[in-house]
Amino acid sequence: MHRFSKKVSMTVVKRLPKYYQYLSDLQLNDIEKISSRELASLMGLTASQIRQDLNSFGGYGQQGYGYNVGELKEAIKEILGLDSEYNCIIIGGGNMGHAIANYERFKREGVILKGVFDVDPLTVGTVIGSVVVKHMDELDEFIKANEIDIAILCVPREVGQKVATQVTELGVKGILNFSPLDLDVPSDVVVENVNITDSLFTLTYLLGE
Amino acid sequence: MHRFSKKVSMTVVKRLPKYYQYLSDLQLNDIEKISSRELASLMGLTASQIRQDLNSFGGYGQQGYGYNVGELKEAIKEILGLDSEYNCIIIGGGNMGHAIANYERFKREGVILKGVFDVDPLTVGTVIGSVVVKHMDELDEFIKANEIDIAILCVPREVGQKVATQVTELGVKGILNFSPLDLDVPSDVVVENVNITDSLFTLTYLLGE
DNA sequence: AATTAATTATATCAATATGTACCAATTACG
DNA sequence: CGTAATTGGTACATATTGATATAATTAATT
Repeated sequence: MHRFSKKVSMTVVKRLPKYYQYLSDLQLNDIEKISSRELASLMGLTASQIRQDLNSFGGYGQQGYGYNVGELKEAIKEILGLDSEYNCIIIGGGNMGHAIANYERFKREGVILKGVFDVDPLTVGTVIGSVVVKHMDELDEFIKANEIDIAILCVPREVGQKVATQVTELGVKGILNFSPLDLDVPSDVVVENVNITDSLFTLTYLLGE
Repeated sequence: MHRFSKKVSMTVVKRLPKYYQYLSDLQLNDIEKISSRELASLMGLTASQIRQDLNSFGGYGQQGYGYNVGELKEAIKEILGLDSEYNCIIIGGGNMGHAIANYERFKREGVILKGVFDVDPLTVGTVIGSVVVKHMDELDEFIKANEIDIAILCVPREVGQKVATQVTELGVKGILNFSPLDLDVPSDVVVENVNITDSLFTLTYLLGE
């Protein structure tokens, strides 16, 4: 849980991963400190906005100095909850599920793939992302036994809601949803949608402007 | 190009694909008309907002009647530029590229997959989404010969910028970018980012709230 | 045909939310 | 010790959303 009380808007939250990415890169390049102005020019934001964003979580900067890259990165990492570990499962072992399972970055940041599930007999039993794909029939038992925090849904639209209901009833509290539909879940469950079709349509819109 | 002159904000544009999705669903269920209030309750928005959103493109509703589902859907389809066809290529034939290539929805909405490119000799020559994967060496020639509008980037971070520069120099005007980095492109090129890692981090943030 | 109820278009206003500019206070550093 | 740099907070500006009022239009009812 977070230690700060001030309510932070979703707009700011959505920028945090980007800060984290840029700060990680800076650290890899052995940059020790950075000013809001420099970071702004790097990220294409205004310095003012960066100071406001960061300051809504606490005073990580120092007047006359700027921000210490390492410290700020660690702070944001903690804000993003990446100082904890998460057990996750992927539901749907098609190409999308496959792609996600092989994202090295997930494991590196503490999101551990515990299982992959599918209904297709040809997929069940194969190895994806170092785990053996199990049949959906085993899902209930598995979630109960493994304290799964996050379910990554890579299933067709038709079954998305059904699967979402199933996993939330078993106690999963977070869903990363690649299925192109809006999920209806209990209020204590958080969903983050990755809607590729919507992104494509935004692109075709912009192409016509 | 659009026939309306009023400037529409990105916030509204990002909601258009969602309207399109819901209206398509309604049409499939043979619903002929819908009021802003009904649509609002369906989509989790306010009726006021829906009327304002739609009205920024023109008066598609009828007083005393509501909106005709079919007509409104077609109107939004046109606004999104989905009345034209687009030639696209996928760069990177890994699992992500594979997943996108098999999205039936893309073709159905007029985004035609013309080619898939990769550098891996094991991938080159295989068939993905009904096209034979070509080597990146053939990219320049292919883009010139096939009037490619959209490039879908599914390549590792390290080569993302290089590939983006390459395709924009060859005249590609739209990029759907799955590589986890911010691309630097000419101002007449539009980029839509799908950053899965960022989405995951937003989720872990929300889990800690 | 006239009346009534429902509903949107349009405009306007109020309330939030978000982004930017400014400046005092603080720090780094020569 | 003085100067330049930089943050953090405040105040201001802009953007977005939500609510409301009125006129116009449609559909249903009498």
